[in-house]
Amino acid sequence: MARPKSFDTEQALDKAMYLFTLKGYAGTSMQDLVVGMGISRQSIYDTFGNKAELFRQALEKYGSMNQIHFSTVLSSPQADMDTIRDRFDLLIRDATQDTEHKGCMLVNCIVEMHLLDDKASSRVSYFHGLWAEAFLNALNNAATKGQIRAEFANENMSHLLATLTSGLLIDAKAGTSAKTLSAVVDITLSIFA
Amino acid sequence: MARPKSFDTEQALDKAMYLFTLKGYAGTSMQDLVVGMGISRQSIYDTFGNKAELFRQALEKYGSMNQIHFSTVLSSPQADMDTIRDRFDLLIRDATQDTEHKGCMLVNCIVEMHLLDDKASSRVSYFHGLWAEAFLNALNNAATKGQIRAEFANENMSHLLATLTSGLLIDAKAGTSAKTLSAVVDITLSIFA
DNA sequence: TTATTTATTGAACGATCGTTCCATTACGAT
DNA sequence: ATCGTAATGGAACGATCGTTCAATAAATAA
Repeated sequence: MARPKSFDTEQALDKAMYLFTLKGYAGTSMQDLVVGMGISRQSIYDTFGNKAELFRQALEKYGSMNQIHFSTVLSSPQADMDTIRDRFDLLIRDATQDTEHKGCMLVNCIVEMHLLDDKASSRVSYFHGLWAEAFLNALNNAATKGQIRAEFANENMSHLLATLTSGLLIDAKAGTSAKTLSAVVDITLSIFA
Repeated sequence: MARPKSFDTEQALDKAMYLFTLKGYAGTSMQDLVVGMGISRQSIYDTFGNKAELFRQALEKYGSMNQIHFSTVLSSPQADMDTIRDRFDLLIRDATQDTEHKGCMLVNCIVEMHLLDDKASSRVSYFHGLWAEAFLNALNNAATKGQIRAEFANENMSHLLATLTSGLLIDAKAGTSAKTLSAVVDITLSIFA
Protein backbone atom coordinates (compact mmCIF):
# COMPACT_ATOMS: atom_id res chain seq x y z
CA MET A 1 0.00 0.00 0.00
CA ALA A 2 2.09 2.89 1.25
CA ARG A 3 5.12 3.90 3.22
CA PRO A 4 5.26 2.19 6.64
CA LYS A 5 5.98 3.93 9.93
CA SER A 6 9.67 4.31 10.64
CA PHE A 7 9.08 4.31 14.41
CA ASP A 8 7.54 1.91 16.86
CA THR A 9 4.19 3.20 18.09
CA GLU A 10 4.34 1.46 21.47
CA GLN A 11 7.87 2.63 22.05
CA ALA A 12 6.85 6.21 21.28
CA LEU A 13 3.90 5.87 23.65
CA ASP A 14 6.26 4.65 26.35
CA LYS A 15 8.31 7.80 25.97
CA ALA A 16 5.17 9.93 26.20
CA MET A 17 4.15 7.98 29.31
CA TYR A 18 7.56 8.70 30.78
CA LEU A 19 7.36 12.42 30.06
CA PHE A 20 3.82 12.84 31.35
CA THR A 21 4.73 10.96 34.52
CA LEU A 22 7.83 13.06 35.03
CA LYS A 23 6.45 16.51 34.31
CA GLY A 24 2.68 16.11 34.40
CA TYR A 25 0.14 17.05 31.79
CA ALA A 26 0.39 20.83 32.03
CA GLY A 27 4.15 20.73 32.49
CA THR A 28 4.81 18.69 29.36
CA SER A 29 4.73 20.69 26.12
CA MET A 30 4.32 19.32 22.63
CA GLN A 31 7.90 20.40 22.00
CA ASP A 32 8.98 18.24 24.96
CA LEU A 33 7.07 15.37 23.42
CA VAL A 34 8.57 15.88 19.95
CA VAL A 35 12.08 15.77 21.42
CA GLY A 36 11.35 13.09 24.02
CA MET A 37 9.42 10.74 21.78
CA GLY A 38 11.99 11.17 19.04
CA ILE A 39 9.44 11.55 16.26
CA SER A 40 8.16 14.54 14.36
CA ARG A 41 5.36 16.81 15.48
CA GLN A 42 3.11 15.79 12.61
CA SER A 43 3.70 12.09 13.25
CA ILE A 44 2.48 12.58 16.79
CA TYR A 45 -0.73 14.19 15.58
CA ASP A 46 -1.24 11.62 12.82
CA THR A 47 -0.67 8.70 15.16
CA PHE A 48 -2.12 9.85 18.48
CA GLY A 49 -4.52 12.69 17.66
CA ASN A 50 -3.70 15.64 19.88
CA LYS A 51 -2.07 16.26 23.23
CA ALA A 52 -5.14 15.34 25.28
CA GLU A 53 -5.66 12.10 23.36
CA LEU A 54 -2.00 11.21 23.54
CA PHE A 55 -2.15 11.71 27.27
CA ARG A 56 -5.23 9.56 27.50
CA GLN A 57 -3.51 6.77 25.59
CA ALA A 58 -0.38 7.05 27.73
CA LEU A 59 -2.55 6.97 30.84
CA GLU A 60 -4.42 3.95 29.54
CA LYS A 61 -1.17 2.10 28.95
CA TYR A 62 0.19 3.02 32.36
CA GLY A 63 -3.07 2.05 34.01
CA SER A 64 -3.14 -1.30 32.25
CA MET A 65 0.42 -2.10 33.27
CA ASN A 66 -0.37 -0.98 36.80
CA GLN A 67 -3.48 -3.12 36.77
CA ILE A 68 -1.33 -6.14 35.96
CA HIS A 69 1.01 -5.37 38.84
CA PHE A 70 -1.86 -4.97 41.28
CA SER A 71 -5.16 -6.54 40.24
CA THR A 72 -3.86 -9.43 38.22
CA VAL A 73 -1.26 -10.45 40.76
CA LEU A 74 -3.20 -9.74 43.95
CA SER A 75 -6.49 -11.13 42.66
CA SER A 76 -5.15 -14.49 41.66
CA PRO A 77 -6.40 -17.43 43.75
CA GLN A 78 -2.95 -18.12 45.18
CA ALA A 79 -2.38 -14.53 46.27
CA ASP A 80 -1.97 -14.09 49.99
CA MET A 81 -0.07 -12.03 52.57
CA ASP A 82 3.23 -13.01 51.00
CA THR A 83 2.00 -11.65 47.70
CA ILE A 84 1.02 -8.42 49.42
CA ARG A 85 4.42 -8.13 51.02
CA ASP A 86 6.09 -8.83 47.67
CA ARG A 87 4.00 -6.10 46.11
CA PHE A 88 5.22 -3.55 48.65
CA ASP A 89 8.82 -4.74 48.39
CA LEU A 90 8.67 -4.32 44.63
CA LEU A 91 7.00 -0.94 44.95
CA ILE A 92 9.73 0.28 47.26
CA ARG A 93 12.45 -1.15 45.03
CA ASP A 94 10.99 0.45 41.93
CA ALA A 95 10.39 3.79 43.61
CA THR A 96 13.89 3.82 45.03
CA GLN A 97 15.51 2.90 41.74
CA ASP A 98 13.57 5.72 40.11
CA THR A 99 16.42 8.18 40.54
CA GLU A 100 14.51 10.86 38.65
CA HIS A 101 11.68 10.61 41.18
CA LYS A 102 9.05 10.43 38.46
CA GLY A 103 6.71 8.74 40.87
CA CYS A 104 3.53 6.91 39.94
CA MET A 105 1.54 8.36 37.04
CA LEU A 106 -1.76 7.57 38.75
CA VAL A 107 -0.87 9.35 41.98
CA ASN A 108 0.59 12.24 40.00
CA CYS A 109 -2.63 12.41 38.00
CA ILE A 110 -4.76 12.53 41.13
CA VAL A 111 -2.88 15.66 42.16
CA GLU A 112 -3.23 17.16 38.69
CA MET A 113 -6.82 15.97 38.25
CA HIS A 114 -8.24 19.48 37.88
CA LEU A 115 -6.34 20.00 34.64
CA LEU A 116 -7.54 16.77 33.03
CA ASP A 117 -10.71 16.31 31.05
CA ASP A 118 -13.57 14.19 32.39
CA LYS A 119 -12.63 11.13 30.41
CA ALA A 120 -9.07 11.05 31.72
CA SER A 121 -10.19 11.87 35.26
CA SER A 122 -12.58 8.97 35.42
CA ARG A 123 -9.90 6.60 34.17
CA VAL A 124 -7.51 7.80 36.86
CA SER A 125 -10.16 7.20 39.52
CA TYR A 126 -10.89 3.80 38.08
CA PHE A 127 -7.29 2.59 38.00
CA HIS A 128 -6.55 4.00 41.44
CA GLY A 129 -9.66 2.35 42.81
CA LEU A 130 -8.41 -1.02 41.66
CA TRP A 131 -5.74 -0.98 44.33
CA ALA A 132 -8.13 -1.41 47.24
CA GLU A 133 -10.11 -4.03 45.32
CA ALA A 134 -6.97 -5.99 44.59
CA PHE A 135 -5.80 -5.88 48.18
CA LEU A 136 -9.21 -7.03 49.35
CA ASN A 137 -8.98 -10.07 47.11
CA ALA A 138 -5.61 -11.01 48.50
CA LEU A 139 -6.83 -10.49 52.05
CA ASN A 140 -9.81 -12.74 51.41
CA ASN A 141 -7.53 -15.42 50.05
CA ALA A 142 -5.21 -15.05 53.02
CA ALA A 143 -8.17 -15.41 55.39
CA THR A 144 -9.40 -18.49 53.54
CA LYS A 145 -5.94 -20.00 53.85
CA GLY A 146 -6.00 -19.23 57.55
CA GLN A 147 -3.01 -16.95 57.12
CA ILE A 148 -4.81 -14.05 58.79
CA ARG A 149 -7.85 -13.77 60.98
CA ALA A 150 -11.12 -13.55 59.04
CA GLU A 151 -12.00 -10.22 60.65
CA PHE A 152 -9.02 -8.64 58.91
CA ALA A 153 -10.32 -9.40 55.43
CA ASN A 154 -12.56 -6.39 54.93
CA GLU A 155 -12.76 -3.17 52.96
CA ASN A 156 -11.30 -0.98 55.67
CA MET A 157 -8.19 -3.11 55.82
CA SER A 158 -7.81 -3.15 52.07
CA HIS A 159 -8.24 0.60 51.98
CA LEU A 160 -5.54 0.92 54.59
CA LEU A 161 -3.17 -0.89 52.23
CA ALA A 162 -4.26 1.30 49.32
CA THR A 163 -3.72 4.43 51.38
CA LEU A 164 -0.35 3.10 52.44
CA THR A 165 0.50 2.61 48.78
CA SER A 166 -0.36 6.21 47.96
CA GLY A 167 1.64 7.44 50.93
CA LEU A 168 4.68 5.36 50.07
CA LEU A 169 4.70 6.65 46.51
CA ILE A 170 4.52 10.25 47.69
CA ASP A 171 7.18 9.80 50.33
CA ALA A 172 9.46 7.94 47.94
CA LYS A 173 9.09 10.81 45.51
CA ALA A 174 9.95 13.21 48.31
CA GLY A 175 13.17 11.30 48.89
CA THR A 176 12.45 9.07 51.88
CA SER A 177 14.91 6.16 51.99
CA ALA A 178 14.03 2.60 51.07
CA LYS A 179 14.99 1.52 54.58
CA THR A 180 12.50 3.84 56.18
CA LEU A 181 9.77 2.91 53.72
CA SER A 182 10.39 -0.78 54.36
CA ALA A 183 10.11 -0.22 58.07
CA VAL A 184 6.81 1.55 57.53
CA VAL A 185 5.52 -1.40 55.53
CA ASP A 186 6.71 -3.87 58.15
CA ILE A 187 4.93 -2.02 60.91
CA THR A 188 1.73 -1.78 58.92
CA LEU A 189 1.72 -5.44 57.93
CA SER A 190 2.40 -6.41 61.53
CA ILE A 191 -1.22 -5.49 62.17
CA PHE A 192 -2.20 -8.72 60.45
CA ALA A 193 0.18 -10.90 62.45
CA MET B 1 4.18 59.91 51.08
CA ALA B 2 2.28 58.30 48.26
CA ARG B 3 -0.81 56.46 47.28
CA PRO B 4 -1.46 53.46 49.54
CA LYS B 5 -2.35 50.00 48.32
CA SER B 6 -6.04 49.51 47.71
CA PHE B 7 -5.81 45.78 48.38
CA ASP B 8 -4.72 43.64 51.27
CA THR B 9 -1.41 41.93 50.54
CA GLU B 10 -2.02 38.91 52.74
CA GLN B 11 -5.49 38.44 51.36
CA ALA B 12 -4.12 38.54 47.82
CA LEU B 13 -1.45 36.01 48.78
CA ASP B 14 -4.16 33.76 50.20
CA LYS B 15 -5.90 33.80 46.85
CA ALA B 16 -2.63 32.94 45.10
CA MET B 17 -2.07 30.12 47.58
CA TYR B 18 -5.53 28.83 46.80
CA LEU B 19 -4.98 28.92 43.03
CA PHE B 20 -1.55 27.29 43.17
CA THR B 21 -2.91 24.57 45.44
CA LEU B 22 -5.88 23.97 43.15
CA LYS B 23 -4.15 23.99 39.78
CA GLY B 24 -0.46 23.67 40.54
CA TYR B 25 2.40 25.87 39.45
CA ALA B 26 2.43 25.01 35.75
CA GLY B 27 -1.35 24.90 35.55
CA THR B 28 -1.88 28.36 37.01
CA SER B 29 -1.34 31.21 34.55
CA MET B 30 -0.70 34.85 35.37
CA GLN B 31 -4.11 35.58 33.88
CA ASP B 32 -5.63 33.11 36.37
CA LEU B 33 -3.82 34.95 39.13
CA VAL B 34 -4.91 38.39 37.94
CA VAL B 35 -8.54 37.27 37.95
CA GLY B 36 -8.30 35.10 41.06
CA MET B 37 -6.35 37.54 43.20
CA GLY B 38 -8.59 40.38 42.09
CA ILE B 39 -5.76 42.83 41.52
CA SER B 40 -4.07 44.10 38.39
CA ARG B 41 -1.24 42.39 36.61
CA GLN B 42 1.16 45.18 37.39
CA SER B 43 0.25 45.19 41.07
CA ILE B 44 1.16 41.53 41.26
CA TYR B 45 4.60 42.17 39.78
CA ASP B 46 5.18 45.26 41.93
CA THR B 47 4.16 43.51 45.12
CA PHE B 48 5.35 39.93 44.64
CA GLY B 49 8.06 40.07 41.96
CA ASN B 50 7.23 37.46 39.33
CA LYS B 51 5.34 34.21 39.10
CA ALA B 52 8.12 32.10 40.62
CA GLU B 53 8.56 34.49 43.56
CA LEU B 54 4.83 34.75 44.10
CA PHE B 55 4.66 30.99 44.20
CA ARG B 56 7.53 30.88 46.66
CA GLN B 57 5.77 33.34 48.94
CA ALA B 58 2.49 31.46 48.69
CA LEU B 59 4.33 28.22 49.46
CA GLU B 60 6.07 29.84 52.41
CA LYS B 61 2.77 31.00 53.81
CA TYR B 62 1.15 27.61 53.32
CA GLY B 63 4.15 25.87 54.86
CA SER B 64 4.11 28.17 57.87
CA MET B 65 0.45 27.57 58.49
CA ASN B 66 0.96 23.86 58.02
CA GLN B 67 3.87 23.98 60.43
CA ILE B 68 1.55 25.46 63.04
CA HIS B 69 -0.98 22.69 62.52
CA PHE B 70 1.66 19.98 62.79
CA SER B 71 4.89 21.01 64.49
CA THR B 72 3.56 23.58 66.90
CA VAL B 73 0.65 21.44 68.03
CA LEU B 74 2.34 18.04 68.02
CA SER B 75 5.61 19.27 69.51
CA SER B 76 4.10 20.92 72.55
CA PRO B 77 4.91 19.23 75.87
CA GLN B 78 1.30 18.21 76.43
CA ALA B 79 0.92 16.61 73.02
CA ASP B 80 0.20 12.89 73.13
CA MET B 81 -1.77 10.18 71.32
CA ASP B 82 -4.97 12.16 71.74
CA THR B 83 -3.32 15.08 69.99
CA ILE B 84 -2.26 12.78 67.19
CA ARG B 85 -5.76 11.44 66.83
CA ASP B 86 -7.15 14.97 66.83
CA ARG B 87 -4.70 15.89 64.12
CA PHE B 88 -5.94 13.07 61.88
CA ASP B 89 -9.58 13.83 62.66
CA LEU B 90 -9.04 17.44 61.69
CA LEU B 91 -7.14 16.43 58.57
CA ILE B 92 -9.97 14.18 57.46
CA ARG B 93 -12.57 16.82 58.26
CA ASP B 94 -10.69 19.52 56.33
CA ALA B 95 -9.98 17.26 53.38
CA THR B 96 -13.59 16.14 53.24
CA GLN B 97 -14.96 19.68 53.47
CA ASP B 98 -12.64 20.65 50.64
CA THR B 99 -15.31 20.06 48.02
CA GLU B 100 -13.01 21.33 45.28
CA HIS B 101 -10.48 18.64 46.18
CA LYS B 102 -7.62 21.13 46.18
CA GLY B 103 -5.66 18.84 48.43
CA CYS B 104 -2.56 19.80 50.39
CA MET B 105 -0.22 22.24 48.69
CA LEU B 106 2.85 20.42 50.05
CA VAL B 107 1.81 17.02 48.73
CA ASN B 108 0.76 18.60 45.45
CA CYS B 109 4.16 20.29 45.26
CA ILE B 110 5.99 17.01 45.83
CA VAL B 111 4.29 15.64 42.74
CA GLU B 112 5.08 18.79 40.76
CA MET B 113 8.59 19.12 42.20
CA HIS B 114 10.33 18.80 38.83
CA LEU B 115 8.80 22.05 37.63
CA LEU B 116 9.88 24.07 40.66
CA ASP B 117 13.18 25.85 41.12
CA ASP B 118 15.70 24.64 43.70
CA LYS B 119 14.70 27.17 46.31
CA ALA B 120 11.04 26.16 46.22
CA SER B 121 11.89 22.46 46.08
CA SER B 122 14.00 22.58 49.20
CA ARG B 123 11.27 24.42 51.07
CA VAL B 124 8.75 21.76 50.07
CA SER B 125 11.06 19.04 51.34
CA TYR B 126 11.65 20.96 54.54
CA PHE B 127 7.99 21.53 55.36
CA HIS B 128 7.05 17.97 54.44
CA GLY B 129 9.88 16.64 56.58
CA LEU B 130 8.46 18.42 59.59
CA TRP B 131 5.55 16.02 59.70
CA ALA B 132 7.60 13.03 60.82
CA GLU B 133 9.54 15.19 63.28
CA ALA B 134 6.33 16.51 64.79
CA PHE B 135 4.83 13.04 65.13
CA LEU B 136 8.01 11.81 66.79
CA ASN B 137 7.75 14.51 69.39
CA ALA B 138 4.19 13.58 70.21
CA LEU B 139 5.10 9.90 70.37
CA ASN B 140 7.94 10.66 72.77
CA ASN B 141 5.58 12.62 74.98
CA ALA B 142 3.03 9.83 74.86
CA ALA B 143 5.70 7.34 75.88
CA THR B 144 6.85 9.55 78.74
CA LYS B 145 3.28 9.77 79.92
CA GLY B 146 3.03 6.00 79.77
CA GLN B 147 0.29 6.29 77.17
CA ILE B 148 2.15 4.03 74.74
CA ARG B 149 4.99 1.56 75.11
CA ALA B 150 8.44 3.18 74.90
CA GLU B 151 9.43 0.97 71.96
CA PHE B 152 6.77 2.67 69.85
CA ALA B 153 8.34 6.11 70.17
CA ASN B 154 10.84 5.95 67.34
CA GLU B 155 11.48 7.33 63.90
CA ASN B 156 9.97 4.41 62.02
CA MET B 157 6.70 4.86 63.84
CA SER B 158 6.68 8.59 63.27
CA HIS B 159 7.42 8.03 59.59
CA LEU B 160 4.51 5.64 59.44
CA LEU B 161 2.25 8.44 60.62
CA ALA B 162 3.79 10.86 58.13
CA THR B 163 3.31 8.37 55.29
CA LEU B 164 -0.24 7.81 56.46
CA THR B 165 -0.77 11.56 56.29
CA SER B 166 0.46 11.71 52.69
CA GLY B 167 -1.70 8.75 51.76
CA LEU B 168 -4.81 10.18 53.39
CA LEU B 169 -4.38 13.47 51.56
CA ILE B 170 -4.02 11.71 48.22
CA ASP B 171 -6.96 9.40 48.83
CA ALA B 172 -9.14 12.25 50.06
CA LYS B 173 -8.30 14.13 46.90
CA ALA B 174 -9.23 11.05 44.91
CA GLY B 175 -12.63 11.08 46.56
CA THR B 176 -12.40 8.43 49.28
CA SER B 177 -15.09 9.01 51.92
CA ALA B 178 -14.41 10.42 55.36
CA LYS B 179 -15.80 7.24 56.88
CA THR B 180 -13.28 5.07 55.09
CA LEU B 181 -10.41 7.42 55.88
CA SER B 182 -11.39 7.45 59.55
CA ALA B 183 -11.43 3.68 59.60
CA VAL B 184 -7.95 3.64 58.09
CA VAL B 185 -6.71 5.99 60.80
CA ASP B 186 -8.36 3.92 63.52
CA ILE B 187 -6.71 0.76 62.31
CA THR B 188 -3.32 2.41 62.07
CA LEU B 189 -3.53 3.98 65.51
CA SER B 190 -4.62 0.65 66.96
CA ILE B 191 -1.01 -0.42 66.52
CA PHE B 192 -0.14 1.72 69.51
CA ALA B 193 -2.87 0.32 71.74
C1' DT C 1 8.85 1.91 -13.91
C1' DT C 2 5.10 4.41 -12.67
C1' DA C 3 1.34 5.66 -9.86
C1' DT C 4 -0.45 5.98 -5.37
C1' DT C 5 -0.45 6.45 -0.69
C1' DT C 6 1.51 7.77 3.50
C1' DA C 7 5.31 9.29 6.55
C1' DT C 8 8.15 13.04 7.26
C1' DT C 9 9.80 17.71 7.57
C1' DG C 10 9.70 22.57 8.46
C1' DA C 11 7.31 26.67 8.28
C1' DA C 12 3.49 29.00 9.95
C1' DC C 13 -1.07 29.74 12.19
C1' DG C 14 -3.71 32.24 16.05
C1' DA C 15 -3.78 32.05 20.99
C1' DT C 16 -1.77 32.40 25.19
C1' DC C 17 2.40 32.41 28.00
C1' DG C 18 5.17 35.53 31.50
C1' DT C 19 6.68 40.06 31.54
C1' DT C 20 7.24 45.08 30.82
C1' DC C 21 6.29 49.72 29.28
C1' DC C 22 3.53 53.77 29.58
C1' DA C 23 -0.05 56.89 30.47
C1' DT C 24 -3.34 57.73 33.94
C1' DT C 25 -5.24 57.99 38.50
C1' DA C 26 -5.22 58.85 43.30
C1' DC C 27 -3.47 59.61 47.64
C1' DG C 28 -0.08 61.95 51.36
C1' DA C 29 2.87 65.64 52.45
C1' DT C 30 4.17 70.34 51.91
C1' DA D 1 -3.73 73.77 46.28
C1' DT D 2 -0.03 71.46 44.32
C1' DC D 3 3.71 68.69 44.04
C1' DG D 4 5.65 64.05 44.33
C1' DT D 5 5.15 59.31 44.54
C1' DA D 6 3.17 55.05 43.95
C1' DA D 7 -0.84 52.25 42.52
C1' DT D 8 -3.52 51.24 38.61
C1' DG D 9 -5.23 49.63 34.00
C1' DG D 10 -4.35 48.66 29.25
C1' DA D 11 -1.63 47.93 25.51
C1' DA D 12 2.14 45.55 23.85
C1' DC D 13 6.50 42.85 24.00
C1' DG D 14 8.98 38.46 22.41
C1' DA D 15 8.51 33.62 23.37
C1' DT D 16 6.13 29.60 23.49
C1' DC D 17 1.72 27.22 23.54
C1' DG D 18 -1.12 23.49 20.74
C1' DT D 19 -2.24 22.80 16.13
C1' DT D 20 -2.33 22.74 11.02
C1' DC D 21 -0.76 23.38 6.24
C1' DA D 22 1.91 22.45 2.37
C1' DA D 23 5.92 20.53 0.16
C1' DT D 24 9.06 16.70 0.07
C1' DA D 25 10.58 11.91 0.64
C1' DA D 26 9.82 7.04 0.58
C1' DA D 27 7.80 2.59 0.11
C1' DT D 28 4.32 -0.57 -1.85
C1' DA D 29 1.07 -2.10 -5.73
C1' DA D 30 0.36 -2.12 -10.40
